[in-house]
Amino acid sequence: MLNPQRSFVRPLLAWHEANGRHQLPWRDPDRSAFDILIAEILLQRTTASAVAGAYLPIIARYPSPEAVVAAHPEAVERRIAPLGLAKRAEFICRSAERLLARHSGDVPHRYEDLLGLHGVGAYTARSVLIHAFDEDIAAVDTNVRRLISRFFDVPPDSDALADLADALAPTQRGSEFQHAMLDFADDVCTARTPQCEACPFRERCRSPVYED
DNA sequence: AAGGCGGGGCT
DNA sequence: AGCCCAGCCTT
Repeated sequence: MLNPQRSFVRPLLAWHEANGRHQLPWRDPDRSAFDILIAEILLQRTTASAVAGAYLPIIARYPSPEAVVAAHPEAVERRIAPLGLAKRAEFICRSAERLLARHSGDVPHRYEDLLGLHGVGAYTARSVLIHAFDEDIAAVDTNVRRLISRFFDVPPDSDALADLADALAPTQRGSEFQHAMLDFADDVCTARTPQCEACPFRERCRSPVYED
């Protein structure tokens, strides 16, 4: 295979600089780790545009685990409900309690500790490590799975896909790379009608999906 | 391994 | 009408 840094990572980062969704509120570099954790939970199976419309009031109300624990659980649920999957309100409440009980109110840096939070699985834990703590790894969600599966022609359900994604994450630019994959998969390498004609990597993609 | 959760946008 | 969305928990 051609050097994937040159054929995939670098062009993707360049595409992202010009076309990325840089304005999404949870990408503000001043966000706290807790704000990022909340965003990642809200983004589970939920479109970025939907979360973007609800995010700022939520973190203004619940900027810390203390604020979450002090709130009425029903009030948290009312704010989450418009996004669907309202059980996530309980996840957030339970996670906030655990942060206070076991982590001094801080978002932990250890992967295993993050997984111990209710509502935090492999994807969300990795996202926090990437965006809050600058780890140069990847988080495989439905978008990243589709993009890598298509470009490198590997089965979508293969275990090797996550390892491949990790290996692609560029030094010092893991967060940017993750955002680049998500934005590109949302805009060009889409699930239903991928914009292969407009894809800058069309000639290098191992499985182009053309419309007729 | 499979089922359920969920409102909203897009085709 | 059906498919999809920055997944995870429960059974």
